[in-house]
Amino acid sequence: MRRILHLDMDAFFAAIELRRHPELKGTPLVIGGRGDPTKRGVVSTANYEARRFGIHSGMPLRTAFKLCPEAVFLPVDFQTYEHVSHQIKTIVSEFSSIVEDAGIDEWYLDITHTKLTPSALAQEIKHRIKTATGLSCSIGIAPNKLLAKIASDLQKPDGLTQIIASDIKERIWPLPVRKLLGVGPKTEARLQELDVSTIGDLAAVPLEDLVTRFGPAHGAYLQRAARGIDDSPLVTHWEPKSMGRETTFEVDVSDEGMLEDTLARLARDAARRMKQQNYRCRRVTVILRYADFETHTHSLPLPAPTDDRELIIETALGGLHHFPLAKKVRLVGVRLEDLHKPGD
DNA sequence: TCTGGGGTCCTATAGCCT
DNA sequence: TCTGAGGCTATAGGACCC
Repeated sequence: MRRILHLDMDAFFAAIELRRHPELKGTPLVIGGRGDPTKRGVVSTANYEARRFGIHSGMPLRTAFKLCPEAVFLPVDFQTYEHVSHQIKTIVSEFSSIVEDAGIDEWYLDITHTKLTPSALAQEIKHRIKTATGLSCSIGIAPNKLLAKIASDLQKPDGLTQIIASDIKERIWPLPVRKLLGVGPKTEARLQELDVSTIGDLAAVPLEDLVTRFGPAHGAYLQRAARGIDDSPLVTHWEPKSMGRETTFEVDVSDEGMLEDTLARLARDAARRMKQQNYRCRRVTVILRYADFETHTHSLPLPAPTDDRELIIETALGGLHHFPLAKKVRLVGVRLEDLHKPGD
């Protein structure tokens, strides 16, 4: 039986901002966009004081402002968060050689072969992170990634929860299906139509019904997940498959020149980043989101892998002309796909 | 009236080939 | 030569994650 630890930082962005603005402790704090709640953007992280007003990640900043005008709004400072993230990764890597990054503020550790008991180990990791960074985290320990992730969410902030196979019935099945990794709002709604609202409800649905409804792969996944079965390995190394840049306009745009200029800038930026990391792409995809939120993509293959900025920009602009521009545009973006390192 | 930006993965469909 | 089944690939869209 494996033993997997999932570590999730508590209100990560907000906690880092509180470190450099300690005078804000105790006041509602919202991190998102450019930090201006009168402009377009969404909440990345809200601290627990702000969450009390109903503010949560993904919510438009303007809505958050209406819910709590006295909250402090700060822009996202990715560079700093990434730096702290690296520090924490270094610390947790001392406790296991098998570590998977699961986003900027989450990690999975395989602790099957460590000597300490799981909870002693978890306490030690929490202590080390707290001492080095001043930040707290919540940890879940279970026989697999799926359950470890659910466990880390059961008690937070600063939680520590261990789940063993025989706990599934009592502690996992009463939870809403939404707690399962891979079940978002759409799947949740479709399961509701089957009268399924808890993970236990889902575990009782015959496989055929799930396969009919969600297809063979997703259907089988849902049933296994509901039963706490997951043998997915930790992914300790991965190569990017695409790199992109996109931007939402402050005001929807109909001027074609403006779209071209913006797309050219985004393509230049994406190409620069890609080249920096020593990749070449074989496909350029242009993304357009219209004012009504309808989103379309158009992708163009390149004759050979390239990191040629001018060629990438030209290709993107060519792709832009595929789109009808009868409706105003709120977002334009570009992704460089099918990445290769030279010589592979 | 509102819905970011960075990604990954899966599925449906169309076109082509055998 | 025609027709159909089935497989493969490229593309677009959708769902999901942090």
